[in-house]
Amino acid sequence: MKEKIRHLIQNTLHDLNVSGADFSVEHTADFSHGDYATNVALVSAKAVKTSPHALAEKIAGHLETKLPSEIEKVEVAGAGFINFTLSAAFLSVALKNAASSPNTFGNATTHANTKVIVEYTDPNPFKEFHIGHLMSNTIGEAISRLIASRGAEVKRACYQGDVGLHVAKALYGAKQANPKNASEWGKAYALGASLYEENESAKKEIEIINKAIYERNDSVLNALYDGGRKVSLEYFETIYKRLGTHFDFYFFESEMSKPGLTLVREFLKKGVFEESNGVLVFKAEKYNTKLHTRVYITSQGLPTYETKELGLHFTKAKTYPADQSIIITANEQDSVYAVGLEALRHIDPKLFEKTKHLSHGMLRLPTGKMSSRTGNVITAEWLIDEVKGKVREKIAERDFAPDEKEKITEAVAIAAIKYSILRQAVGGDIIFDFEKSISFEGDSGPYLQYAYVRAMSVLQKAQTAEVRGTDAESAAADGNIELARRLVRFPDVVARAAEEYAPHYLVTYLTEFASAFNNFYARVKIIGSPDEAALLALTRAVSTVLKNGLTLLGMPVVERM
RNA sequence: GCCUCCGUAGUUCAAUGGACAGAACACUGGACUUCUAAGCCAGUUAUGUAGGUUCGAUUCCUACCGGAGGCACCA
Repeated sequence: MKEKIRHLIQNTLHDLNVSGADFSVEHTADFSHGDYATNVALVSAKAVKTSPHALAEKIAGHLETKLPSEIEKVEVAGAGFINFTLSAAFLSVALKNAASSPNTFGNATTHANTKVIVEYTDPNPFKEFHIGHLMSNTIGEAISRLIASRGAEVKRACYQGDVGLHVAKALYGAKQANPKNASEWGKAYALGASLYEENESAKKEIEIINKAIYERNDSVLNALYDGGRKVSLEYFETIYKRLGTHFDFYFFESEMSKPGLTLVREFLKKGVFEESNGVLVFKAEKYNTKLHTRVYITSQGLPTYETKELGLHFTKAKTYPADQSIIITANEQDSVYAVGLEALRHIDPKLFEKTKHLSHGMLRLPTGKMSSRTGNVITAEWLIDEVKGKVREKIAERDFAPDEKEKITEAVAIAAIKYSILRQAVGGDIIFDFEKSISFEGDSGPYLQYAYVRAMSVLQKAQTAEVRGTDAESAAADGNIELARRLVRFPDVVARAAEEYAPHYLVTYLTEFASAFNNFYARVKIIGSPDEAALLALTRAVSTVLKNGLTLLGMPVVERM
């Protein structure tokens, strides 16, 4: 709808012979200003040498002569805004769509026939799956779903560091602690990491182990390594299942050395990389003064993270030739990616154009940075279970069967956690305070789930909840119902959230929408009302928006709670 | 030192260069006792400082103050 209005204005500008500056078409903040507003007169007035208000009147006058059926009226307001009010006919069609095509309302086909690969989470085997990974996973999953809702084919990828110094530290610790499960491996890592700092001989042995891992020439070590890797990976799968996520491709750091090294050597000859102080480097500052030099092959001849990442770009492209490759990491890696992508630009410009790095903020504890090295770490599993405990207290007196109770408890806990991550713009840090960060009231995941539960409760109680076209029409005709006007914005909001990789737009919208529904629910008795059929149609449409919205964000939906 | 990001109510977050800067938590008061009260209604409180650009700046530019991250062989 937003695009339709934009085109309408563009045509009008053309007819009036007004040069079109960059204008916006946006949802109004207040429904008394209609449904959409444009600032076109404000931005163009100067070029035409008239007052904004006069130009607005002129444009609006022209628009009125050829209004499509979706628009009820056009008005000039304020300093020169032109406001558009949607017609009951349009609202009725949209409500009918939402009520009768629950699985597709909000989707679009703007990106049909495009292939997208999204890399996120990237936990390291042998180490904990901590709340930072939880953050990356939550954001990555929401973005993946949003992109898929545009009609694109989305594949999810996870890149895991199964070699490197951190693994050597874990193995060194494991030799002493003999870990059996993922959590004990996490402790073995912490032990190895602290001995590496404190003890010279431990440090030396860890470095020997590190080399042996690359060469795989020690059968005892190999057995320990293979066992630990398997335990970690299986453990990660149990977490993905709980979070409602999955991966189509797993890439391992151990497999990226070879393709990475080949590329670096090839492009050393072509002058992209160069030798400096006994190491091979890429001097990114030669192309962009804000970037810096990074090492690709160490003095020992080992590939660094940067080299493996380069190998990863090409391995992904080979595995799944995507039109767009998105990588989601924490923002502490911003400069690494800026340099790495600059190198890619000189190696394969086409692949560079397709690749996009997005970063999210850090989850920090009120006490400072979370570190798995010192053991000052909160694991994802601990957090989920802790939150579940609180949900369990709330649900204790409810009369649900034990297994349904358990299912609801898990779903509410996951939604509460995911909401706390997705509610704010991607990129900012989250100061993680357990008591304050996870909420069940007000702006929260459970608030959204609860609104859906209420809608479902009404629909189930109603004798018939089948939606007829005439019901949607009468629901839309009730001018007092701001809820319907809010509801039809859903597709625009999803589109924007997907285009800008910004799930929080959808979160904000859903929260306001749920609030509008709760207000309606408290004010209007639906069942038994003279308008019952129309109100049920509206409620049905509301349930669609809440369900689809939650699902797009990767939050579980429950029918009762 | 250099580079990047960020400073909005007591707190945690929104706001596409636009129309009175929105929520929630907390605090105070209220309604119903009717489809689930994890709910609804009402109230108090905010753009770090100083300039600039603009018809209009929380948003763009400059400086300063404050915070976070990064800056050659960790990832």
